[in-house]
Amino acid sequence: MLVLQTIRENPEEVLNLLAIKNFDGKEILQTILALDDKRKETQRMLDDNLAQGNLLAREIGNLFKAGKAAEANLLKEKTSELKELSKELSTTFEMTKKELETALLKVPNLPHPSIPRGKTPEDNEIVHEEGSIPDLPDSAVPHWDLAARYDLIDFALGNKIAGAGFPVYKGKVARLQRALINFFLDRAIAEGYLEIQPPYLVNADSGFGTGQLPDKDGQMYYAPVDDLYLIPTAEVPVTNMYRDVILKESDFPLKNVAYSSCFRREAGSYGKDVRGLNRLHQFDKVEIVQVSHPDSSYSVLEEMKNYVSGLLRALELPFRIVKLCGGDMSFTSAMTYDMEVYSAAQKRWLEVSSISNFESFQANRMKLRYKDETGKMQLAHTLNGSALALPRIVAALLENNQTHEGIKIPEALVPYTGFKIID
RNA sequence: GGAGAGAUGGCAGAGUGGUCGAAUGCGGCGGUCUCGAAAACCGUUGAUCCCUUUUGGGAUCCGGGGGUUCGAAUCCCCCUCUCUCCGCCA
Repeated sequence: MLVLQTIRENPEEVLNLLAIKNFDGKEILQTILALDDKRKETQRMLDDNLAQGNLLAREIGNLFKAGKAAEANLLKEKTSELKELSKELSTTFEMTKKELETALLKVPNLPHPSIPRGKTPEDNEIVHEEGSIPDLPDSAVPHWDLAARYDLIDFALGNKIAGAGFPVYKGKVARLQRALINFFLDRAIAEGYLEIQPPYLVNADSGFGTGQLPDKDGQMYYAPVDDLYLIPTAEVPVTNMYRDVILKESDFPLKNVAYSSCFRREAGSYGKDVRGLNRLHQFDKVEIVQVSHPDSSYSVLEEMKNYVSGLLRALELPFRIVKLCGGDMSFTSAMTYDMEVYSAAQKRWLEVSSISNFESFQANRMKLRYKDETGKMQLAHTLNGSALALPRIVAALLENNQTHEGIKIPEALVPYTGFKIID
């Protein structure tokens, strides 16, 4: 949620930045400012009214104490119309506030001024490319064929037990995934992240805090009996640890890492995007989350980007870093880098990580603040990134490392898997 | 799941209808003292919003929501959470 003051102070600049995200904010910004004016005016009247009421109540109290019941009862009559007016005003006030918030929630986060303009992934900016794309023999096959050949992943079985998008992993690929999780966690811990094991179900307040609600509630699995949502990413519970928290400047930077399963309904996905491991309803991910001082959030973003690059390097996967254009960025992000790994048999880049700076957009929703040196309250900045999501990493490892003898495990992982080859 | 008790400021803890945003203690911050620190003493110590150029004034907040009342932390109803006992259980 944008800070209202920003809109009020620089409406033109806000409009221009929103245009980078292809969002025409002209109408809604006007609505927001008008609603805010109305809110203020209503509050002024309401406050005056309540103040009068308080004054009267005090007088009546004093009169009763002094034993002047008759006079007190006379004053009582005066309060009734005051009360009625207050009730009316407070109804208007609450309604206006709600309307204002609803409108404010419809406005996406402002992109950083450096964000490239554009509408589709083609307009994204490739900022880095690294590693050599393996030259596979003609006999090379995509991971779903490898999974069948070595009896690693059973999609049909998952379909029977749960449904499409819930594969069953078996044997060495199950161990490979467990190895990856531990590898990712150990690396993050060595980098100064605090490991967190969060709840997998969250309440509506948490979904709201990170921006899944109210806009994207159709993307989360929902347990209506208990009014809880299955997390689409550990970002939700971990970031929400800091909801309604007031930090000290010395608390920065807060660095958390969490492994979790992730649950996504992925309504509306289809085609080659959902083949094999490319898009699942349930998958595992290690997520890094940082809460930072506003002055350093962009250097933190770079640091996180470099950290994830190091993971891919260690896994010997060819990757590239893409800075998302305005049109491809999420509602809540101010800047996002996608990390993409080349999947040699599918001959395409697979997004394995998305690293974003949300600036104060989430913090404003969550009331995540800190006191600066002068004692003033300021909104903190939040960032997060996958480090990393497993399925596509597994897909790329299987595909890129296939040989006639079997699938080779990268050296860095061998201490974790306990084996060097899947055959 | 059943029965009972409770939820107050950073923490502990008083307050059971009338200047109570809230005693007191601890903690935090500032000062005196000290070469410095500790101790002691003095002062200070929440958030949000509105009006005001500053100073200042006002409203709201005692788990959350609703109600009674001229007036609610205090009374009533609903919900959530915590604790104790019973039941069930990895």
